[in-house]
Amino acid sequence: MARAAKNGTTIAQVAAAAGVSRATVSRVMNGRSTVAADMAERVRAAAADLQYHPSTTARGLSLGRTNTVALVVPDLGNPMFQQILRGAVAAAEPFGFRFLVAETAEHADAEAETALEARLRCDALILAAPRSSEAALRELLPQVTPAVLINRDVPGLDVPSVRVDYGAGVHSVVDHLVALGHRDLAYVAGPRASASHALRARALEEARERHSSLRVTTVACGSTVDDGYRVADEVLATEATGVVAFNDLVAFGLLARLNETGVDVPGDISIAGFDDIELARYGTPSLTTAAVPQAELGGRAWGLLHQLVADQAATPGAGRPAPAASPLVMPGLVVRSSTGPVPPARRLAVPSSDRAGRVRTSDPGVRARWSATNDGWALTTGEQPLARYASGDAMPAVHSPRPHLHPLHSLGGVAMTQTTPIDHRHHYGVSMAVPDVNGTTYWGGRTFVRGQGPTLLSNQGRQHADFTEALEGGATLSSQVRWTDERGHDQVVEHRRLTGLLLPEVEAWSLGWSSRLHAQGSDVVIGSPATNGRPGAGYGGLFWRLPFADEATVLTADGDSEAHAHGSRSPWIAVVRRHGEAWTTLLLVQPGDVDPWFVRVADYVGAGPALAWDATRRIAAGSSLDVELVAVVVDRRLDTVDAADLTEFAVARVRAAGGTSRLGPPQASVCPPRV
Amino acid sequence: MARAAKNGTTIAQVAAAAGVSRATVSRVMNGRSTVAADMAERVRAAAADLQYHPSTTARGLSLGRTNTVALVVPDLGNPMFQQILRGAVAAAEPFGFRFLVAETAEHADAEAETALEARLRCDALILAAPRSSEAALRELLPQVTPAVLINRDVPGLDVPSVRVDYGAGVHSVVDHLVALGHRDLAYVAGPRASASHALRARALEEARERHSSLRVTTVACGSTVDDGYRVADEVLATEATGVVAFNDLVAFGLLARLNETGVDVPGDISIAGFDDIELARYGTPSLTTAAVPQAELGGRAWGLLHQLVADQAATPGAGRPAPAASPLVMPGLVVRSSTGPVPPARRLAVPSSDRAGRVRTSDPGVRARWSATNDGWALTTGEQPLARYASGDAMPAVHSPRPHLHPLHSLGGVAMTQTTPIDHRHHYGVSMAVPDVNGTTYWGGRTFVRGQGPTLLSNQGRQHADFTEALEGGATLSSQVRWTDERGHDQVVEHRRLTGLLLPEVEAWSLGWSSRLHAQGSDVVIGSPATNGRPGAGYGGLFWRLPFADEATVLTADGDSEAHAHGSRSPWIAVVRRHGEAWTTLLLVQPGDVDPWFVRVADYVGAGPALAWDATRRIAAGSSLDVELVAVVVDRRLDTVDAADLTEFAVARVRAAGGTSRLGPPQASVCPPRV
DNA sequence: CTGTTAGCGCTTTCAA
DNA sequence: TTGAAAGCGCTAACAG
Repeated sequence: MARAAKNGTTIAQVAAAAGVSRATVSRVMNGRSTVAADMAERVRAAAADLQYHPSTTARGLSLGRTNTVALVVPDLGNPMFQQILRGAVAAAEPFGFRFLVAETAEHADAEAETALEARLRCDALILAAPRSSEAALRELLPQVTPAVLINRDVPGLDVPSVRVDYGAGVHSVVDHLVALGHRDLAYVAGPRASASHALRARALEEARERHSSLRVTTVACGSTVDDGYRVADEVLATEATGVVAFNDLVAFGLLARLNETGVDVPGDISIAGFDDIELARYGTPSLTTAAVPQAELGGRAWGLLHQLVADQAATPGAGRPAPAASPLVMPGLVVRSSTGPVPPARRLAVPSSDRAGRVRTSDPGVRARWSATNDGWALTTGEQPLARYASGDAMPAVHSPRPHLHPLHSLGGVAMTQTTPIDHRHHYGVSMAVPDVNGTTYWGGRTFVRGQGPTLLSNQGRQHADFTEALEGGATLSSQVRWTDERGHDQVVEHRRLTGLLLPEVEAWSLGWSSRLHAQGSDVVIGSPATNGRPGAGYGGLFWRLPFADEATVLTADGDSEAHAHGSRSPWIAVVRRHGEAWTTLLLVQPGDVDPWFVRVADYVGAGPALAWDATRRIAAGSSLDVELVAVVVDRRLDTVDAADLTEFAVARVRAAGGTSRLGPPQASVCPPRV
Repeated sequence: MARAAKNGTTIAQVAAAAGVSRATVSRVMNGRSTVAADMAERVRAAAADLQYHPSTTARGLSLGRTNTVALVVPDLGNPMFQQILRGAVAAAEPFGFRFLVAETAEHADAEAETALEARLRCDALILAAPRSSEAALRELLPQVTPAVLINRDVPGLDVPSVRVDYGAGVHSVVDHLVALGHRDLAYVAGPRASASHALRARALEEARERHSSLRVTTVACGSTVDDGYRVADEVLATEATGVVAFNDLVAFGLLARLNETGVDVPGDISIAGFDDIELARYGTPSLTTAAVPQAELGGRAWGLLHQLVADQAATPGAGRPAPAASPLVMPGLVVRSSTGPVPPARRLAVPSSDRAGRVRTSDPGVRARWSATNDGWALTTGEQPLARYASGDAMPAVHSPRPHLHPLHSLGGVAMTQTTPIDHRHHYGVSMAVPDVNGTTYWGGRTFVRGQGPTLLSNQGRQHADFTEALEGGATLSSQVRWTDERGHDQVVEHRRLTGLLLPEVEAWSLGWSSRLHAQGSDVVIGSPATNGRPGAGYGGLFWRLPFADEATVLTADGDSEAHAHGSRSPWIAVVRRHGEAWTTLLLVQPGDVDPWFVRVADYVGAGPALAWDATRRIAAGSSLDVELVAVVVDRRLDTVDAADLTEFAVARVRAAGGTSRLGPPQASVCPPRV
């Protein structure tokens, strides 16, 4: 006779205590309604009293089912399977089913054995066996029914399966990359034996056939972060501009290495992953990926299994239940920041027809005008957007939130501004950025402070666009901007006017920016890193950040080159840029007193007049400082003579249009307040 | 009677088929040796024939144990618990035990119920219940023995537990940060109710008491990546320079946000996590963390449980087994790249006694000499290291691997070089870095190529230090450096001499660098971004990258400031830097023909003579080009006059010491080859 | 060494 | 509506 002195209370004890039969106790415990109320109550009391808990094992034996299902996965360390487990556990929970987990881990050959063993303890099995051979599965599966496969399909056997359409995922990723101009791709491959790797590889083969110009190089890799990290150099060596990684882990490994080595993703190379693991959103940069709803996969597997178990219970012994329909799960492409346009150097020539449809500035009656949009103001001419004026409220505090113009385009549609670029994340299109106003920075990022060096964190101010309105039929945007320091105290109130003007005579458009900075309660002293100990770093004031181009030069009245321009007091500077065959020029003019220009074209492209080039600038309490700039954007290459000519013309036109007129004729920088 | 027509073969069938009793079959199946060999064989055959698999349920019922243990965790999505599961599953596998998982998920209140239910299906329970109240646990635990707790301790009950010494972990992290100079810390807190959060909070309290000058601000957060991402701005607002994150996930969220906003980790702020999840190594930057061996935690829990189960089986019904010893698990600090010295701006004054113990250069007989080390060559004087010369073989290909000097220190111990800084990862101390040699780059990173713009990937060359030897008793290091292009073809063979020399008279030391670049098979044309369309970007040649300082200026014979120095042909330039109260100067001299200086102190600090400032430079096949530089490192502030004086003195001394003598007196840059 | 048999604790049929 | 009892499939004590 069996001994097993389990410690639990048995049904017999409860029956005895309640003075009823074991069957009655059983009925009560299972909620059968056929028991007299008082008796049921007695039973329940006894059970509670004795802390009776029915033995699941005995029930299982008697019932022939355990309400447990097994999940067999190759590797519990893989987030993919973790998610599947999570999804399955959550889905099964409401039905009172528990999960038994088994890992085949290293023993790929023992996969079948493990599955079999696990299945024996349970009512059913969910099996993820990416590396088992089809033959092995074909032998195993009949022994473990009911079972559901994950990401495998064994033709002929009607074992339901939950499968991801990796092919479709690959196609969506490839199409995305192709749309961004990529023609040279690398596939960073999963484990050789992996079935889902095979699916991806095949899809890439198809994609290559669909896109005639596509080149795809395969780099053998694996499925872990480590693998991705290790093959990064090899991936770079393929000279691909776009990478399809086997999964997000591999993509993360790649990213880690590329970040370490300073490769710009996606500037130099675009990376896309697979799966959309939780951390994908939080990569640096955030990862574009074909999202596989992994937890849902687990949930679906449970769903199929549950149906199977139910069917079987309903028609015991009867022929096989109708195989559950198992539609493929479609991965959804999630575009984040790790993919971007193919680098200019690798871009193919764009047919000139793409440049069609632009507004002819010579059309009579066409004007540029400001209008409100959901998220700011837009300067448009006809249908064509020229610039957007954003409040900057959404900027992170460390970037010194401020209103700015971005994007801003030439009439030919070329981007003339850049925002939060990798090299200086706190550059935002065109803005009034000043690194030191009584110790507060309106520049963002680290600032050079005397006696402290480059400093972050402490002193970011904020410019609030208190109210903004379009004047003169939209020709001018008037904005009151309040500058508050890190404690929220007002420092400066600025009256700003932005005038957009078409210059059909010269096939250009022009922006007038005029600001009056009014010192509130107390004196305002404007400084710069240069005035704080780092000569040459005299930046601060109106600052215009441009995107990189194939080539960039700067012209001034004093001479050409960055070295000449930087610090010069030329009335104008021209940043001339080439993009493939096309050219644009940004002409910046200081119509009034000329402050030294801060100019960079070597490390990045940006320029603006410096308020505190080598000395601080004081605005006495109650008085104000005027800043004026006229910019002209032209879709051609200007030379020194052109630029000088255009300068005069543009200033006159902008002034006539009211762009700088409010401030009257050129005057001393510091002037008495006017209400 | 029960019906349950289970589909499996029963022991009775096997017994019948084999013509033996059920007991015999049982014996055979359980490997009892007391069965006659032939009979056993018959049984096995019958079993195999009938595909007989013993019912685990029935065995379980009979044996009173199921060889299954339950693991109850709050959240299967948490990598921590995933690892614990993994560890436990792996540890239990050899014993034939399987794991049943249950998640308490949202229902924190149903934690007890879930645990109880799960326990009923198993022999034992591992419980992770970080948020259950102690009272609840006290009531639950006696009902679920044998059980093991994870990261909880219920005094009075002798339930074994596996616990991490989070306190010790916090202390090691804090000590690490304090050693780096941090005094302002932020603790990014875990979930309020979490027990392990409480432990960390208490330890931080203690740490604050241990370190009198320490300030710790707590930022309420949570335990997920999302939580970390969300509180990043708040963390910055605390102005802490060091952050202790509740766990690695939170740290990752922080990192993601800080990277997005361009905050330099660890330059601006140091971040440390907890746990050492797999991805910690692969963060950007890689994460410093108090490593908790999570999988091992699971393994240990299994170990304790196993012991308990065994004990119980051994002495059934006997009094409680001796509670298993459960030593705390110590987290090990893993220092990676997310923590670093406190930013200079926030550094406290260093007592001047720290500067003691330096070599007195006026000591007679003290010389600087080169000697081989495990990983290159070192220039030392007495005990003091002055510079290391590394082969660069380990550099990533995209950085154009090349030999370089780093670190290099002043006699006062101030760092004068920087390697792979965030802004330009391909800067490596002092090296011969040339962005365009017949189209190949020896500069690293993206390069500006005519007609292509800034380009990565395609054309990285490599400089091999073929052989290196110390000459003249160690005064000079002679190195033959072979430049090979991206296809591995030789382009240039360089003979390089590095001479280290103490200048006791002026309390300085000096480095002579002389290179003869010999064009191999064909003409060699050296270009730069400037000659490729980006005027001003004339860099390339000997390049010296310095770390940032509190203040930096550059002096030349032509005038002071970056604008004057950049492009100047002054025979010397001096980079003068302040660090707190101390100053250093790096004086660079071109003793021969003077090439224009490429100088940056505003965006970063770096300088060197430019080989192709505004025109390409050709070395005819078979001829060579000489490059010479003398550097003087002084621990004080030099002015223009000092610098000019020192220039002559140092050049004479270095020349006398053989540093540039091999090349003879100043000569034309391009000269006939000498063998 | 082998067979017989009494349970393990529960459910469900069947008879009352 | 309730109780008695026959299993569910296996193990182990015990007899032979």
